[in-house]
Amino acid sequence: MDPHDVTIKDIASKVGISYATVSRALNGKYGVKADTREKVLKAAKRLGYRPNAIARGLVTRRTMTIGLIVPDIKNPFYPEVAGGVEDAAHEANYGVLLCNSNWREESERQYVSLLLERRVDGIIVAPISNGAEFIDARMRGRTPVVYVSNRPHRTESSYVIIDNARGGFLATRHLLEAGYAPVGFLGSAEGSETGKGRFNGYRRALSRHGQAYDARYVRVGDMMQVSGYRMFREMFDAGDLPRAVFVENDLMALGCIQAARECGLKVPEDVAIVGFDDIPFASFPEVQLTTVRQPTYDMGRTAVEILLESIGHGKERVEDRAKPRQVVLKPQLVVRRTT
Amino acid sequence: MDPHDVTIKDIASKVGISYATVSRALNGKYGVKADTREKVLKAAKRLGYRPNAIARGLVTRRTMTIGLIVPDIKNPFYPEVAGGVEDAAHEANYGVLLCNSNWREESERQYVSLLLERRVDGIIVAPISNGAEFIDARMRGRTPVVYVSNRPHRTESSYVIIDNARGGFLATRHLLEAGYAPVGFLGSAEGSETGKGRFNGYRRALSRHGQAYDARYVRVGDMMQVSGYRMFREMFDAGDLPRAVFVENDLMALGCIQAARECGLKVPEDVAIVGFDDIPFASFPEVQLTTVRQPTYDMGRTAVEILLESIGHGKERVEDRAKPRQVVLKPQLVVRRTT
DNA sequence: ATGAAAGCGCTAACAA
DNA sequence: TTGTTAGCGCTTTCAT
Repeated sequence: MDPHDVTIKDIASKVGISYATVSRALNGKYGVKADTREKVLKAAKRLGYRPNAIARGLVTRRTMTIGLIVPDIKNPFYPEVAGGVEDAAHEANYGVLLCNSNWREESERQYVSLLLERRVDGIIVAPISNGAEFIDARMRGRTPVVYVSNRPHRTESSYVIIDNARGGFLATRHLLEAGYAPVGFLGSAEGSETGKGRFNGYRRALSRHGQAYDARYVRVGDMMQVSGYRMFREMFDAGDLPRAVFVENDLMALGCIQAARECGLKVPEDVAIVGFDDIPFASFPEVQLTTVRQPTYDMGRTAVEILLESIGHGKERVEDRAKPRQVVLKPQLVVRRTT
Repeated sequence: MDPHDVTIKDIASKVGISYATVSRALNGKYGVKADTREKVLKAAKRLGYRPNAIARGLVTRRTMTIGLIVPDIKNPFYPEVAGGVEDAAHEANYGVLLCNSNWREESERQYVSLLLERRVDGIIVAPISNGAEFIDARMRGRTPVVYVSNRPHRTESSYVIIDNARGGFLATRHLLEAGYAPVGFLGSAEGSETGKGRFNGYRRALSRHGQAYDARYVRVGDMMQVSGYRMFREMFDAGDLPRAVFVENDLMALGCIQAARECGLKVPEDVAIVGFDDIPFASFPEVQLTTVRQPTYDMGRTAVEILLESIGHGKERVEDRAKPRQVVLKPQLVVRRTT
């Protein structure tokens, strides 16, 4: 018989007991004779029994699965976060449903629905932008969310992020103190708190150092490598290239390095560059990108911890569950050779 | 009322009809008065109804979800494959459950169980090694599998891989023809077909060019960057460093470049390096790694196509479903500046 | 066009 | 210690 079709009823009739007892035996519940349990276990094994998580989820209302939505699995930053999430979830016996929204709000929305329909026990999302506020609305009540790395502008939900303004400040100040000026900013198009925060830090550092803000030195892209490349070239071609650029993420910074090279510019001799994230590749010898480090793996782990708290095993009523926790971690400047 | 608790029964009583009709209306089935359908849809929306995929899956025996197991989400090769899988799955209205086994066979096994218990409609797996043969055994019958990028030694299941021996041959021949000799091989420890294939290609090229095989120039690691770094240093420290190395994947090749640099060696002047995969960073200007390209994204897409064929909507009996398809794609040598 | 009812595989009272 | 039974939310005959 096909293993998929083996149910506890088959085991029950095989052993000659009721299927309720089989269920108990399989789940290690009290009140089953050791002898019976053994017989059940043996029969289950022989028949190739495989519990049906679907059926179980229907009655227990718990699926032991959490969803994780990231905007770009190809950006090494997110696999790093995902690693933390997976490890922590695994330790707690949860499976992880990883979804990649590809920077499309539409996809993000669809994935939220998908996960909700699959009745995951909770969702961790690295949201694209403020559009994500709709997530909060949908969650009202049952399924806990925790945002990671980015968050909607106003939210009552839990989140684990870093102090982006601080990060932007550190990066820009470093550039300025090293004597690079003017300093430009290459970020993502509107919306994301992440971008806003880093931009604000940038502006604050500027004014602290008596530097005028100049819109010519600011461009927006889409967080992908080619975008960094294009923005840089655009500036260069327009004759607006500043002495240094602070770039919203490492991937775009890498794009800038690429562009700089093609423009015949040396880094940092002609143009200094600092990124954000500290993806593994940033420390590669031939790259040595100065950047702002985020504690990626730990952010993932922490997000899971908080999520599990809010799932609160067995706490039916919302009031009984843990209050949202909002964690803001410290970014860290890592100076290497592009500045 | 909490949106999660709204069921078709609630809609039914709201509209004043039976819940069977609600189900029909919601699923766009025939035999529902347009007027009724409209009322149902409106009520569903107002109540914030959200179908319970768990319950539906229990009766339909289809979850519209496929599982994808990869060995290392941090290796940019796999997100690339995952991208193809996700896009194709999405287009067919399937969700993807992405799992990362972290190069641990134990995890791989657990994830297979997890996915099977969740009753995914099919599984795509980039297996770690031959241990994966157990997957075949479990699949006997119901849940279709397709292997991608690597496969168990003998399998009846579908797979989408490249001709690894050919890839290894191309890489090594290129090195030899460029006058680099002796050529070493840095691979992964036993087991994987991928490694064996590439190694065989390496040996074939060696003998074609009248080069003796020398075990001193061959090392095994674990497919991660540090591993490449260590193997290289080890060879160097032991005085066994060949004139060139063919490395089983780009990540380890990157590790080699790192090590070479630390050993005061210039690439390719002192030691030439060729990798495998052509991950995005390989083409970065400061890296320019010569490598063997795999059609990652397309492999992912193709795997989904094949999987969906074998899932074969509505074909209950195994015999009615598509036969396994085994696809072997061509690798492509990309010559850059490390050779 | 709609309703009634069975049942998917399982857990969890409640009985015995 | 074990059995009986009632659902979980939904789809799908089979009636009407």
